Amino acid sequence: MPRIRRTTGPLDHRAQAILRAVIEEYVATATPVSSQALVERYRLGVSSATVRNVLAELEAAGLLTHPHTSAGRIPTDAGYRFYVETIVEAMPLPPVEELMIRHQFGQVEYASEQWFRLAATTLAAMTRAAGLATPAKPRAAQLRRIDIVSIHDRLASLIVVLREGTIKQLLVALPEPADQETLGLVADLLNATVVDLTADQIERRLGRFEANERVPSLARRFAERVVGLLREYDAAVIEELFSDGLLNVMAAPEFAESAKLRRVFSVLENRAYLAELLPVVAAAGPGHVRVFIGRENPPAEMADVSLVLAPYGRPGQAIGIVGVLGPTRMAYPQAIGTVRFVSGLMNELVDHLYA
Amino acid sequence: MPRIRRTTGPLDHRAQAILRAVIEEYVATATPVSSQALVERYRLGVSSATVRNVLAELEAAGLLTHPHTSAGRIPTDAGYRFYVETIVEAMPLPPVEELMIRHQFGQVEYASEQWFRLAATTLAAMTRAAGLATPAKPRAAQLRRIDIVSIHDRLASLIVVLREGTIKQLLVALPEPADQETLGLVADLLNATVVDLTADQIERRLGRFEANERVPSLARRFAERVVGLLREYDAAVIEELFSDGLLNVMAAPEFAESAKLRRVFSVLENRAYLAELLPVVAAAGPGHVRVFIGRENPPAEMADVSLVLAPYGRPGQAIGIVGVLGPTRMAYPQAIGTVRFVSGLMNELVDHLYA
DNA sequence: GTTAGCACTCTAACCATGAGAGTGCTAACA
DNA sequence: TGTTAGCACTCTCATGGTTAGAGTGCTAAC
Repeated sequence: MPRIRRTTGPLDHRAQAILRAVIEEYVATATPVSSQALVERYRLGVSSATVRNVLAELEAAGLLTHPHTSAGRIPTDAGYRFYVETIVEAMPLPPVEELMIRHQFGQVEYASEQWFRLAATTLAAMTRAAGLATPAKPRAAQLRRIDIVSIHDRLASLIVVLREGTIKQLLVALPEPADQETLGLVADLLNATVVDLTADQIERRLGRFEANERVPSLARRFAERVVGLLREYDAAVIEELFSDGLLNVMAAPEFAESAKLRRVFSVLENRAYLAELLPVVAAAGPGHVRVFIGRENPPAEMADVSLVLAPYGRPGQAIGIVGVLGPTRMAYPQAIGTVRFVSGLMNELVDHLYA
Repeated sequence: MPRIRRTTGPLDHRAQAILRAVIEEYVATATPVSSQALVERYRLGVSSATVRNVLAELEAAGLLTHPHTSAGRIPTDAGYRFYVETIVEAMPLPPVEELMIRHQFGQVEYASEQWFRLAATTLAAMTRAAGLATPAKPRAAQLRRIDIVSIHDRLASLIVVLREGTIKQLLVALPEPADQETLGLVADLLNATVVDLTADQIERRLGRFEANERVPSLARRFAERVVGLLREYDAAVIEELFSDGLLNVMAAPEFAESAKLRRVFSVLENRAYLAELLPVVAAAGPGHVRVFIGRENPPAEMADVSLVLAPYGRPGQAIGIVGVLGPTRMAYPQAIGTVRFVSGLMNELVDHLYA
């Protein structure tokens, strides 16, 4: 009688090979994997009966399950976890692909918003899952420059440029008519006073403004708007989330009933969970890919999906996230390799900005 | 034997009342409507047998169908069309709702991008379908002002403000190091030369630049980028599409199998169809709501959904679209009323910009 | 420790059945 | 001539029984 050799501790080489085979077969076919199928398609060198014994061990160890008696095995979340951590390495992108992606990033002509879109699109295309990307957001926004453009005599556009080149814009109604020249003077005054400061620092200067009667009220009005803008920017953990390839996820057979799909989308729509994950992922440091598998994600809505995420940017200064979202039945080595490459690429771009 | 009274021409009052009842019942319940259910829930003043005769007529006229013999009736696309055009009026929003929405728009402090988001969100919330909004885009962008901000000595952020306050940004690598002061001079030079022009007009001036040796090469470089930006902006029919409430659509029972859902999303993702629709909707003029029902939409992917769209903006100057996308089984009077109101609101906002 | 063989279990597909829903038609009625 | 009660008819849907097949777990032999 075959004995369960261990329930904890490392599995022997053969058990790992079989677990790997089950997972890769299941990822490819989306149907439970039988012992028969394994001996047919993988060079395991043993009979299906032996494979069955090993499968029983893996199941006892919690790495596989059964939908029912006469079905093959499917991996559990723990199975995928073991697979990702112990069995396989990230699979680097083929050099041709890397070159192609670099080329595409070169094409977008430094329009920074486009980078995030392209990152999401690239991740989606390479992994056949959904690609995600957030801009690298500094902890506390630093003002680089403001500009005020007259729209008409009662309305002006306030443009705020942050240190890394991010732009925020606001329309400001003018209490009394003012032409472009006046507005230009206000902008010059503010640029001379508040540039390179954070919201808090600007507010402190504003105190001095109050005392100084020579500063026109218009400047004060604009300065207040600038502070408001910066504060709002600072408050959002994830300022924006670019995603692409949600259609890929919709195509997965595990999401044939749209109810499951809806739950996943609802998590993405409110973003709270991603915001929660950001510090966790950021803590790992640039280039380090984190994988969150199925029920490892606390929100029940994410029970059927996995996230493969990596931070990019400058620790302490500005951090963003790129990654993919797909069914737990995901080609992890490829996903991890792709996310690693793209996060590296985004790192280079950020370095370029801060150089 | 009940005779089919007519296959074309207006239906009599009773037939219209019954068609209306069928549609409203079906919109509410999403299940085929039986003659029994109609006499129970609507004061038709006739028996179910009479209703059945009328239902048969309506079916012969192509306004209703049968999924199968022993099922109730469901409206056809033509049925909805007749309902929308002849039977019902748009249902205006309750004044309380209007007030609430106006209040929300007041809250967003004139950050124009937020308006489109809010428009989409409002439409989604009021109609329980997906809300759509595109910015009002002028036919040919007119430059209002440019600004150049140094990021570091080899990199600058080029900011282009268009006539209506729209902002475009691009990072420009500098051939040789330049400080903010130099960049400011370049910006001043360009602002003095090319402001209030379109891409074509700027290009003509550029010709003169070439001849004039005193214009520094840096200015020429930036001017070229500005032209490129404007051209790109002009080329896109729909520059951006804001949507919200896609989850509402996913929740509809007709999209229980995610395959249908996927087809719809794929149309939204590539936007080609919406771009095609834009001139059609715009032709109707501001305030005029257009309805596209199911298979009236040429793309096969849209067979199960309807679009309720209205243009806003200034004809000839800048046109955008707002609207909703939902299952053909949609509460059209409410949707049309809501879209009409929101497009009116967006009109006011645009007027404010161009005042 | 491995494997052939086999009994066992469970699913999925198929079919037949019956209840119920809703129609279309007929014939009677106002 | 339009309306309605009544009823036969049709089709779906749920139920249950049967069967083939897939895949396992176990046993006994190697």
